[in-house]
Amino acid sequence: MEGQEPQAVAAEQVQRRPRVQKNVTRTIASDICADIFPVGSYLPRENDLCERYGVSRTVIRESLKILESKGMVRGRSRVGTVVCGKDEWNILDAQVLEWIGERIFEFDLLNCILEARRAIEPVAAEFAAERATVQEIADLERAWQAMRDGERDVAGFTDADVAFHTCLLKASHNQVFLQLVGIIQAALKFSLHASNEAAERRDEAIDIHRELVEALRMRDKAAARDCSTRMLDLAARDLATAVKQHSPAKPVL
Amino acid sequence: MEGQEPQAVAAEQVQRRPRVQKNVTRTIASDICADIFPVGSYLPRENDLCERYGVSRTVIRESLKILESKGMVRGRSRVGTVVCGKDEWNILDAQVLEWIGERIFEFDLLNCILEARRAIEPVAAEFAAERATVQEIADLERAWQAMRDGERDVAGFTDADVAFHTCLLKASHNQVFLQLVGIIQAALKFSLHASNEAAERRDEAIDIHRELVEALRMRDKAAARDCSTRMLDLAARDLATAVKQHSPAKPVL
DNA sequence: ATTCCATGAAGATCACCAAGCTCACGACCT
DNA sequence: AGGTCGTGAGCTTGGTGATCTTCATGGAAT
Repeated sequence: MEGQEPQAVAAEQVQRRPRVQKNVTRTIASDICADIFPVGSYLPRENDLCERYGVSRTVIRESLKILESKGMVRGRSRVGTVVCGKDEWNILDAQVLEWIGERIFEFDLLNCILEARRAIEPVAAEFAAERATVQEIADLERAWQAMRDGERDVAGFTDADVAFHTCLLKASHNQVFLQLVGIIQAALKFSLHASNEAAERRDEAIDIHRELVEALRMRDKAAARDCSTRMLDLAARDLATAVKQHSPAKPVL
Repeated sequence: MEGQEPQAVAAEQVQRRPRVQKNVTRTIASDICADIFPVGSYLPRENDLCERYGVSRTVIRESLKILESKGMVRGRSRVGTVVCGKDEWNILDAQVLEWIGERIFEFDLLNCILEARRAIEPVAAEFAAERATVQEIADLERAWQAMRDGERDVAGFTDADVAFHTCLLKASHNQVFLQLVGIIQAALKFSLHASNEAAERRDEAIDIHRELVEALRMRDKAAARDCSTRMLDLAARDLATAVKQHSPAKPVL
């Protein structure tokens, strides 16, 4: 069925907006992540990049500026643009994480993220227990319901889980914690979908999430912290299976 | 037709060198932080910004792209560029923190940073106790020596303190923790210089830092965590005095 | 070995076209 | 008659391409 809307333009449903800029930036970033432009090497001249991606030099330059602002490349005046080491990248930036995508497994990042979550989320849960508004607790409840209802849909479950943890960080009323939602999203996205077969774990996770909501309602800091910790124990198990599945051949440093 | 005479517009002192781009970006960012372009408002058209800052539209556009990539503004196609809410800014980005500068006191950020540091740094210290290389411990020792020797110079002391904590996060061998060096730098920069009068506190801080180095040498996780916690207690006191000094009139949200 | 210069690539500007969001104006329907 | 809705003009950003300027760099000349 070809949707023929009378007034609108016809046969143009793919790219309503010519998002050339975003596309080019993402493409270059992906190419860098894919080691097409290896760390430490200079990438082609701007004019060559124009041809390679079929866009004007302005677009290329703006893309490079964006990548540079995220620490992925460093423009050296009249010399070229060099790819920075991965330890210089702003890996807390949501866009960077998006560009890395599945290659996050090659970054040894998920373990670091889990460690960071263990340090942060229990504390955030404590803060949430004493600071969350009733509205925020209601939002958490809704996110939990979405997790429970979307139990069979992996993507929906992950989204709901991300929403839950985002709400939790919001409820901690700490701007720094809130900024870390990006890495948590990445961690959940790439840890969860591997453990979709273990349904009983999901049930367990759902129970713990509900317990956390209850703890926040009771303003019970200790219980909230405990729930968060147990949540992360589950996440650790999921991560272990995900890593095992995703890297059949372990590349050595 | 406007001849690019050397004097040009005197609105700003940015008008020379190939550093035009960085200067313009920083200037716009500062103007946003200074509420010259309030949150939620549209900033002037790109052509007007060209005149205001005395540069071409290309430079303006690249600057806006950078600011957009850091969540400070959002470009709406063919409509304008709107300033995002401060909670959307990538406040973990070192550049953003630099642009905010002293106005960090108006962001209610320092308290959040301290809370985050309390969650993270003790854990990072534990990791460092079991993961730090001898080289990294030596770097920490040198940073500590710089703190001790630069005792009288406030700027030097702060720099050394920042270097110390940076080394500590590096020694934790956790990429996520390492990314947080930016906020710690900001916190130290704007908390310490206010308490320079309290010399005895600095002595105390220097002692604790040395103790931490010793704990790492002994691979004593508990001691390392304890040192880090006490360090943050001192930081909390410094922050309290800094805030008191720096905000005579408390601005409400 | 030092100095100088040709080279080439990024930095920056300008002029222009494309496309779509706004808004006001006018026609049409109730 | 009045309100709603289509429509088009105009404005603003998105994108292109040509052009000029500025210097890092490396090789040639001294």
